[in-house]
Amino acid sequence: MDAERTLRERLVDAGVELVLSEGSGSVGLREIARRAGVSHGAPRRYFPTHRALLSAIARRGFEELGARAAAAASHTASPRAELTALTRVYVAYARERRGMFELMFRHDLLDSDGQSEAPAGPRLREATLPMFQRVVALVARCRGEVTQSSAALTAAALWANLHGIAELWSWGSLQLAMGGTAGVEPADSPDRIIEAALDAHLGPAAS
Amino acid sequence: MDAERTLRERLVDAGVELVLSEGSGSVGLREIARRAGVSHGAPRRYFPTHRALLSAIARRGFEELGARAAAAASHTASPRAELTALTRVYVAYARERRGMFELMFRHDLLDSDGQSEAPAGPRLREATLPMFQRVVALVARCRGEVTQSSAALTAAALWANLHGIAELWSWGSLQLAMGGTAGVEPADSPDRIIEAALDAHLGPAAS
DNA sequence: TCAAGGACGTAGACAGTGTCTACGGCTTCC
DNA sequence: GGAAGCCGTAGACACTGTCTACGTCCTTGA
Repeated sequence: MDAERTLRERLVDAGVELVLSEGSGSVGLREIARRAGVSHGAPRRYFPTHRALLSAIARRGFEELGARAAAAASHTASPRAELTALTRVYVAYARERRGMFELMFRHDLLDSDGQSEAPAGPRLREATLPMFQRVVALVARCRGEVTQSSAALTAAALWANLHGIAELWSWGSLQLAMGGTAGVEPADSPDRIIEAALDAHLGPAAS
Repeated sequence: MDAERTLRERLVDAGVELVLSEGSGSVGLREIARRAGVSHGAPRRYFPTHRALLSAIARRGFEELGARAAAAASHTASPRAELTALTRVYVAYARERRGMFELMFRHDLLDSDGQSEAPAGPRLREATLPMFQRVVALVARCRGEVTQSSAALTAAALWANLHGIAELWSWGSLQLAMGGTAGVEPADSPDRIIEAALDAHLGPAAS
């Protein structure tokens, strides 16, 4: 029941709902409190500042994204297929929950830990680490390599590539760019670009 | 002289200065007016809303970036070298003027034209088009192709890659990711990742 | 030459924000 | 049963972006 949820959780819930419906720019502290049914001073008991609350909302986003990635990965057979699935999930998440995606990568939130204002706990930026290290491992397996160190560079470039696709596509900039180029139809799906990026970094798909 | 500059220009000047010194998050309308030495109501004569002013500041950023890219391109001999130079300029700009870079890609600004609030003129998003089309042309020349249509897909993927590198590197996330991977030293320059990305999308460098 | 008009910037009001502080009600334990 | 501490309320404060009315120039035209 909702009554069982802590006010702390309910505040984050309300924040997520607000981000999704109104966009990441209008996530006011007072508005969140209003939606959670408490006074504007209540959040301060759990989040010392507005930014700390936003940080907690963003952290929720990383949890969602991680869960989606794990679910998609369980249906794949090869490392390459898992990389494709992971990339698609990443880009789809950026498009479907754009406000959350924006919040998750707001650099002024990345150094906060979502509880205290001074980053004592794990910082938000580190929430991407597990997913990145999974990419490193998958890239290494794709190449049949044992050590991960030589795959890290490729993985970093690929990681940046998928992040860029997610961001530019969710904003519509990639569609505009390709549509504005003579003789190119703007695609309604980023799948072709995702394929191109994976092929570029990993070599053409085997199957 | 500064006295020759329009108040409109001086407002954008003050805004740029403020973004660079205080970050993109604290670019208040009133603070800009204060730094320009006018009252808080003055900007409204030229920018109907705060967002329109921010949009004009972002547009200034695209002009700066375009100028840097053109200057760097004039010293190159091959298409591949120009692509390398362009990528380096892009990533360096994101790092050196991070606040401007953030503003330039704030999606809620991308649909404004910086003057009216309703986008009557050219939208901010289209400010990236010339640079993207240059990338398309360069990619086509790198492959010795005549038509641009087949190069557009590769160019789009490469474009997203360099954008992702710029963003993640300027925030420090890529450094953290590579540093957090066993056996990898975090580099102090993004050049290796840039090289890896260009090699991936265009094939290994000829020279 | 002088008056009318418009461009330009000022200043106050208004609703709303994030943060801070003092205050009540409630539980929980000694 | 009283005291202590957690939890949420409510008001104040400085500040923000937007709107509106008002002056002060400069230009323009007869």
